[in-house]
Amino acid sequence: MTSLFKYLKKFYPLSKEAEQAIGEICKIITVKKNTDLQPIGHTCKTIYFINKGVARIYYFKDGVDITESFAFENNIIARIESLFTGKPSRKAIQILEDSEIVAINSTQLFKLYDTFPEIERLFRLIFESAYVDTVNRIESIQFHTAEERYKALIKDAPNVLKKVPLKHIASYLGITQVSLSRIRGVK
Amino acid sequence: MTSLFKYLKKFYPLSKEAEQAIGEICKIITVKKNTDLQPIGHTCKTIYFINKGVARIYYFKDGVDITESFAFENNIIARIESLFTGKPSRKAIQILEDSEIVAINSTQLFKLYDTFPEIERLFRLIFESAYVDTVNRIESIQFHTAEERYKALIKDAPNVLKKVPLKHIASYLGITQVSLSRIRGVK
DNA sequence: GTGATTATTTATCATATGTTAAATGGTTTA
DNA sequence: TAAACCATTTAACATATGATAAATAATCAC
Repeated sequence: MTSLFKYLKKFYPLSKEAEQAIGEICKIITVKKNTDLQPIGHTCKTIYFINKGVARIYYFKDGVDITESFAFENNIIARIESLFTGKPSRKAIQILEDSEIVAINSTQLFKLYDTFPEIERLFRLIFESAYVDTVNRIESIQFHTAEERYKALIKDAPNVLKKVPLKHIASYLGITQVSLSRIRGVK
Repeated sequence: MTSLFKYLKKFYPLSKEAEQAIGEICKIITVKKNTDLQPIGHTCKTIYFINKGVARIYYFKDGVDITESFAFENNIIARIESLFTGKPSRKAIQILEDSEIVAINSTQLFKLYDTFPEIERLFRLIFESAYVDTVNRIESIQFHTAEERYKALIKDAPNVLKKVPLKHIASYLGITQVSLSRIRGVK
């Protein structure tokens, strides 16, 4: 679990007590490729940290599987539209290769916010940073061609190509698999 | 300033002391149509609440004016990519009609977080909610046609048509003014 | 109010991406 | 190893949106 705390420290340094309190609401799990961590339709009550492996958030749009986002090693993934609203999620988190995951119980985490303002601050900063990334992603979607977005993605996350099927990359980029194939075909 | 506090209360109820502390770092200003509240290139140190009027965040992409978002009465607007990173903003906030605005100094606000955990919580909840909206907007951009997005916008914010030039609506939707005109032309 | 500026529409042509279908290549399982 | 299944590519055609230019319409400044 040291890599989780190393990750958290980058956002805000915690006291020993706060760190221990977080440790107590975490579980390390190993997950096989292609399993869903939580089914679509259930309210999100867990924040996941990827120790080792890859995951994606996906949902179905008119029956088509759409990837909303990827998460790689040493990063957090959560269905925030459910986590922050308490509503059932239309999305699922899928593990894309055999992975080791830290599962943080969000109900217990949010309770810790009352006792440890420093923990509330830590996660505030984490999600503020994710929020900024999301705002920037809108700009990327709206004002770059699919080809530019594809090139930016493989520059930004070269591992994605090694670990993720192209069909998921296509839907993440907002295009069809056929379009992505065409883009890749052009030298 | 009562409408600001009414807005805040929807997210998290504050103690009298916290409310007063916030009141002390706010300024009410009246702003003429078409003025920029803060120039591009300066670090965002203010969160604005629209008492009366309309505003937009915009920036230049390859010399073209792009609207990132609108804000109407009883809502907050801030350049969060600068507010949360401390980096200079490439964006500006422009007032689109004569408006009355509450300006909240963010440096002082963030200092209040240390004294009033309830204020930190309040703004955490506000921005978490805005974060969720942004995630949903990505879905809207990626998987709906420009025409669908236009119709959704005028359904969602009918005032936008009365108060905002079409060219700003077009760039907000991610299309050219000419395309929007064509979409509107079709009965 | 008049002229100048700015916003919006209309038209034409170009292009990126979608849709469908079929061909090829790769992986899993019995 | 073969068979079945899944992923990726290729091809042909359709369509939404972009780019440019010109015509109206609306707004602003004097």
